[in-house]
Amino acid sequence: MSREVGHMRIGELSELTDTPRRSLRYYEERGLILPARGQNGYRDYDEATVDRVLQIRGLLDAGLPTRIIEQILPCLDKPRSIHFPDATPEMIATLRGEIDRMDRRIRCLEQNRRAVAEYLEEVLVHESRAAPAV
Amino acid sequence: MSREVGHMRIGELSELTDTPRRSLRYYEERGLILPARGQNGYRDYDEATVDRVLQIRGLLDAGLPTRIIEQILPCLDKPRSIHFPDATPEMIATLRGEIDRMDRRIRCLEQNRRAVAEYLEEVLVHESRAAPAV
DNA sequence: TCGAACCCTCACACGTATGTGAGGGCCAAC
DNA sequence: GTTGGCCCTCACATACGTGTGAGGGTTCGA
Repeated sequence: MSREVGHMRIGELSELTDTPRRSLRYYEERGLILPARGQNGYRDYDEATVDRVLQIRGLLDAGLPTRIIEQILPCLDKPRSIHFPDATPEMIATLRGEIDRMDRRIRCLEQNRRAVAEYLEEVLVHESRAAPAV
Repeated sequence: MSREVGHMRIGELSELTDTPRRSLRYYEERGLILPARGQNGYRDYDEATVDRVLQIRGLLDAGLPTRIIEQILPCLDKPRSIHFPDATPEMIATLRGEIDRMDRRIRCLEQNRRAVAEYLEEVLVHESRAAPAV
C-alpha cells in the first residue's frame, strides 16, 4: 500500500489532532468526514482532514451536536463553490437559528469569562497581601 | 403555607426560566442551587435563583459540565465577599484553565459564526439574483 | 369532602459522545 | 514463519443532561 504525500491512516490523524481513533470513526459515522479507503479497507485521510477534525472538536466542545455541525461544516470550505444548489428555505432558517444560538453562547461565555477573570484577579491581590510575592 | 414576596416554588421558577422541573432538581442534586424547604418539603426558591438558573443554562448550552459550573458560579456573586478563604492553589489553577478553555470556545464560535454568516450572505445574494426580491 | 393542580422521591430510559475490548485481517522486521 | 503493530468491525459500557411515569403527599376552591 503506497502512501501518497499528504495522506495518512487513522493512527497518524489521531496523533496530529489529539483525537481518539474512536472519535474519528464516530465523526465518520455521523457524516462529518468521509475518508477514502485503501484496497485493504484502511481509512485514508487527506491533509485537509486535520483542520476539519480540529474544527469539529472545537464546535463539539462549544456545545454543538454533530447534527448541527454537519449543517455548518459545508459553510467553511475555502473556495465557496459547490454548495449553492441545495440552499433550501429550511436550511437557511436553520443557519439563521444557529447563528443566533452561537451569538448567545458567545455572549454568555464572554460575560462569564470576564466575571471569572475579575474574581481571579481579586483573589490574587488578596493572596499577595497575605503572603507577599515569592 | 404563606408565600413571602420574591419566593416561589418549583413550578413558578420553571416557568420564569423556561426550564423543566426535572432539570431544576438535577441542578440542585449537582449542588448548583440550594433552595430552602417549606415544612411540607416543598422547595422554596428566592428571586435571585432565576438569574442563577439562566446563567447555569447558558453555560450548559455553551458546553460546560455542571462540575465546572459549580466551580465558577461562586465567582459570579455581586458583593464579592464570602469566597476568599477557600482559594486554594488548585482552585486557582482550575479557574485559570477554565478561562483558557472559555477563550478557546469563544474564538472557535466567533470564527465559525463569521463563516456561517458569510456563507448565508452569499446564498441570499445568489437567491435574490435567481428570484428577485418579493 | 371531593377533585384538580400542585409538590415530593425514586427509578428506569433515552440520546450523545466516548471508553473498552473481543475477534480478526494486513504488513513489515526479525 | 512468526511476532508486533497497525488496521478493521461489532458491541457492550460509561457519563451527562434530560424525559417520563409510578406511587404518594399537600393545598385550595367548588
